[in-house]
Amino acid sequence: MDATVKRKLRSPKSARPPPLQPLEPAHESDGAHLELRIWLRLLSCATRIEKSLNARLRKEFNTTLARFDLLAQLARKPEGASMSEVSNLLMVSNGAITALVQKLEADGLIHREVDSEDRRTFRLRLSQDGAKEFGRMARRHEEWVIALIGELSPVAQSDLLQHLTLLKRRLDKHA
Amino acid sequence: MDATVKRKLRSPKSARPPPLQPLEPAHESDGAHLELRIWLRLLSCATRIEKSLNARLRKEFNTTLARFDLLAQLARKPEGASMSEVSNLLMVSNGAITALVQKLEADGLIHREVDSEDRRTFRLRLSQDGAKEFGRMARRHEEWVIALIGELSPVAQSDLLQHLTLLKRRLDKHA
DNA sequence: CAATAACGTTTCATACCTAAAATATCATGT
DNA sequence: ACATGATATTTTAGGTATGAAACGTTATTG
Repeated sequence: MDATVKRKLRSPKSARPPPLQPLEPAHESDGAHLELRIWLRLLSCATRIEKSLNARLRKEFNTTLARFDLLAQLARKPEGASMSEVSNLLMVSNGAITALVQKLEADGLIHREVDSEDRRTFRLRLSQDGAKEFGRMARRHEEWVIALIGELSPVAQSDLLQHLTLLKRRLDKHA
Repeated sequence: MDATVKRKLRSPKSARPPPLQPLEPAHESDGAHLELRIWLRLLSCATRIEKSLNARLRKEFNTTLARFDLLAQLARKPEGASMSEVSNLLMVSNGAITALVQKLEADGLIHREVDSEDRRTFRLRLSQDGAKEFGRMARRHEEWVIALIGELSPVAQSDLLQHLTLLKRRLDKHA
């Protein structure tokens, strides 16, 4: 936003192609279509949060969100996962996983062993160190997220979650 | 989704550090804190939309969201903007703008002229070609966004916008 | 059982991001 | 004038994303 994002603001919109300045200036809150305004807000919220989390992960743990996310996926899969599984879970391309995994393995946070059944695939698992380190990071990460979003009232939170869940379902169908 | 998502799914969480497996597996919808679940949904929605828009921009216009966003900011500033202004608007670092601007200038979509008042700064403006090209992209971009988000009912949309706006305000205060 | 299709992973070229250091210009106070 | 500091941009080094091509490993099937 990528997310991050970190990362961006999105665009306004034009209704027709008029004279000199072919596009209406369109401030974030004016006549633009509702959908566009939702998208802009959604993206800027996600970007801000992502940047904030990324910066703190770097400061406190000298790591990144990408690495944290990969560890998080392995943490909930004691049986391990293949590169492709992980790349699907993280919604990034297979190629992106390779370098990430190489470094995490070099840092001793994960193990990578050839699958006994299918020699094309690797099984990735958290190492003991990896599990410990992830535990520390996860606790702080949760505190940060709660601090960022927790300012919304519980009612606003559950409304927001509902709407985002609905949106996600529609997006899934689309794809 | 940055986020590009691009980009990503975020993490679960543990409540305390128990025996063997120090972390609860935590599926996306179970006992995790509301804030965490909101963040995960928010990020995955933003990532999906961002990837979708990026892919279509590449296919139809052979460009990217980053370039489109930069053009969009210039489109609403006929008086032009400095590199720093643009980097603030897009919420990316100054360094990221340099290469982007160089390519857009090489492609003839924007002009870059030294400011007459302050020779440290450049004024960036859309060229005629740039304005035309941006107009075409913007129209398609809007259609795509409407298609992606428009499946929500108008009521759900305006609720969602309200909540995101509230969240954004809180995030602004935080920073 | 060999050709071929499908799958899992890596490699490559390209793009974008950041933070920090380097450079260049302006603005001030003495 | 001049050192000092603030501002604007570029450069550098490092991390991560993509899509496409290449490869090795299975699976299928005529």
